[in-house]
Amino acid sequence: MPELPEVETTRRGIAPHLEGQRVTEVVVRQPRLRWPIPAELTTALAGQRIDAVRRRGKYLLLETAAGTALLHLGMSGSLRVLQADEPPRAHDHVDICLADGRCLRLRDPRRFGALLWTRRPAAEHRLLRDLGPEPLDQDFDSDYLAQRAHGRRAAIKSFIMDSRIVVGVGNIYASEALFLAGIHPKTAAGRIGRARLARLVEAIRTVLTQAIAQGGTTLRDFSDSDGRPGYFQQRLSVYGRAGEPCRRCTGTIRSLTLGQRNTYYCPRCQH
DNA sequence: CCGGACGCCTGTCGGC
DNA sequence: TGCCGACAGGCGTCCG
Repeated sequence: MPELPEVETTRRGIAPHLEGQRVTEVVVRQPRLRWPIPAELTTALAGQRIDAVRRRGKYLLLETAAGTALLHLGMSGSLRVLQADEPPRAHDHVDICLADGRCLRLRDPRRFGALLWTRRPAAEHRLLRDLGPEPLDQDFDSDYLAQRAHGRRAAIKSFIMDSRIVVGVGNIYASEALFLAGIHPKTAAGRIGRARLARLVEAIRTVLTQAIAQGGTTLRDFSDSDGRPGYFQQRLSVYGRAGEPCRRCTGTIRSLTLGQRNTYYCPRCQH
């Protein structure tokens, strides 16, 4: 479900409620997520003050003096801050309870998400260590992308969805960014010229920035930490629009499968 | 090293 | 109405 804009929307929603708060206890109803929630997290996090809520790619980091909780929402995860005595519903797997009587509640029906603990700097964790640059940071530029794309035969869409190349671009925003850049999703990454890669960098930045401003995209079940949907789905140019008219030309949006994922594009606007 | 396929889960939707 | 397969916003791992 959540790509960078949805994770960032979630982070902005929960951070003001968590930062500076002390954790009283961690209630784990279902430890079997993508990996088991480590027992150490439950004991280590209790009593700690949450100093900061940060994001790295699609990971949320709850930082404390003792260590960092790494939280990933997978395909169907969501977080809410509510009163701790609110009865949990189906798939509400974890409560991180706070001293003010509220809790951060993780819901994740498909359980592709993760909640892990590290005492070391989070950037050194094996899941974060090899991640590429943040797409909205300055070091993600056409020089960088050209260097990484050199000689690569993979389709550009799969390439920009590879978190070692750049983080946070999932299936929706990859299609959207390629439409904005006018690049066909199957084009070999290494065969795209410098000017077009520069366009792609800007397109990724634009799409993600606008999606964050709209509170993310709600296709089925994404909601922010207050339970509200995002609104970027109204602005989607191609994703999920196969058979519908292109908004830029007179053509029709088509779909194809790339790397087992549905991909949407306009055959007239993208080459 | 690279590219592609698999599988982890549950809910929902469309077709018969 | 009910059943059944296809599909869904991610990603680590394995294989050739």
